[in-house]
Amino acid sequence: MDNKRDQILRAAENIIANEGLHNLSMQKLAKDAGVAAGTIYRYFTDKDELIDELRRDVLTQIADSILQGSEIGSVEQRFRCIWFNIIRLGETCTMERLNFEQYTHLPGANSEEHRQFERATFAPLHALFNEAKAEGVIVDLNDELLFALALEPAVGLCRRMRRTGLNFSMDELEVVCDLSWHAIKR
Amino acid sequence: MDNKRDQILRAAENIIANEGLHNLSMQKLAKDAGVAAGTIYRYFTDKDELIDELRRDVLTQIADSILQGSEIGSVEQRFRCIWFNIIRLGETCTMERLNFEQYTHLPGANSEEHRQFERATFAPLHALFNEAKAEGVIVDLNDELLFALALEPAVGLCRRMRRTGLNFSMDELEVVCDLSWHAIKR
DNA sequence: CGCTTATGAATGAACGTTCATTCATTCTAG
DNA sequence: CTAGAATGAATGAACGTTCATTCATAAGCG
Repeated sequence: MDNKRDQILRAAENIIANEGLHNLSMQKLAKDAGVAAGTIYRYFTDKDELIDELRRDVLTQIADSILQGSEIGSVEQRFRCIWFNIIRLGETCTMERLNFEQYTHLPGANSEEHRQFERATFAPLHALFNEAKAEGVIVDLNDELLFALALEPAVGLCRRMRRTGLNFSMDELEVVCDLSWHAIKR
Repeated sequence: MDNKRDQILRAAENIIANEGLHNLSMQKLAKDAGVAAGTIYRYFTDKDELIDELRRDVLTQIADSILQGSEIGSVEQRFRCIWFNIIRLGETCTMERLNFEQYTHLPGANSEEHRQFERATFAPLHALFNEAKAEGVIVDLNDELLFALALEPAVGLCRRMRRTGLNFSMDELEVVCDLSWHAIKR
């Protein structure tokens, strides 16, 4: 019965998304997950480890969603796919799932160990940037700067959509995606 | 003695910046601020209101820092000033002050009431965008999209500098600022 | 097959601690 | 002397965690 563990993780994700980390108590979590308080400790050694596992779990979900479908086409097509995947994270934001910014504020998300896990999870993105640089399609800057220039706008809009609940029109988004791409295009 | 109130806010900011919101207890806060636990309740009705006040206080600090010196020069010069002010927030990030991303995750930061306060606080930035659009210097998009395209890269780099502790060279930053500006330049 | 025994997942009451908040008391400035 | 500011011990609720107990299922055996 490994789905107990998953029930617990999903319930924890839900509570943090809706009420914040400071409202995640083990008894509430147990109640929401439909298990007894003690059961949680069969699957996680303590609250810290549970949050640790949740962090990894959520990052994997987010990365899958962002990289989905970005394996085919020209580098520009693949870039646009990722750009709109990020936007989609803001549009389809439910109250049941943690989003990227909430995730980055889980304790431990800034540890060297976790950043390494992050780098590995987003390896396909780095591969795309390297390919594009090798082809001479985009400017030769390091990946952090490229991400900041071209994808951070999408992240920012995603964040704003979630915060304000306001959506942007497809036309507007197309324009911004275009300008984002041209910002790093050689 | 209104500096008692400020002592308390500064100590709260410090604790949240260093140990996170979930480690902010009223007794620890009292000890760190150098007052008795009961004294806090002379200045704030309860913990929620204290965090409310802290949120406003920190936003004002951040806005002052970001807008500092951006009143003079051409729209491009003023834009560059703001862009590097944001970067400076990442570089001079101390452990004693809350940064922008930590601030956005204080409970209540997404309330309609607070977003209105935010808009008012950043009014000079909206004025700058409007002036630039009126002059025809930048593309005619709404402020959210302009911010996402041109300033979100700076915010992203600021965030990364704080998370990883890594700084970028002035040359690199100049290049990225330039490309950010050109992304919205007509 | 039926009966007994062993297993370990699941439980939730109970534990000691820490929490936010209160208030009778003490201090202090005018 | 007095009024308001400051105190910090006291309070009960809520916290993370533990553990004796329960119970459905599996294993062992004649």
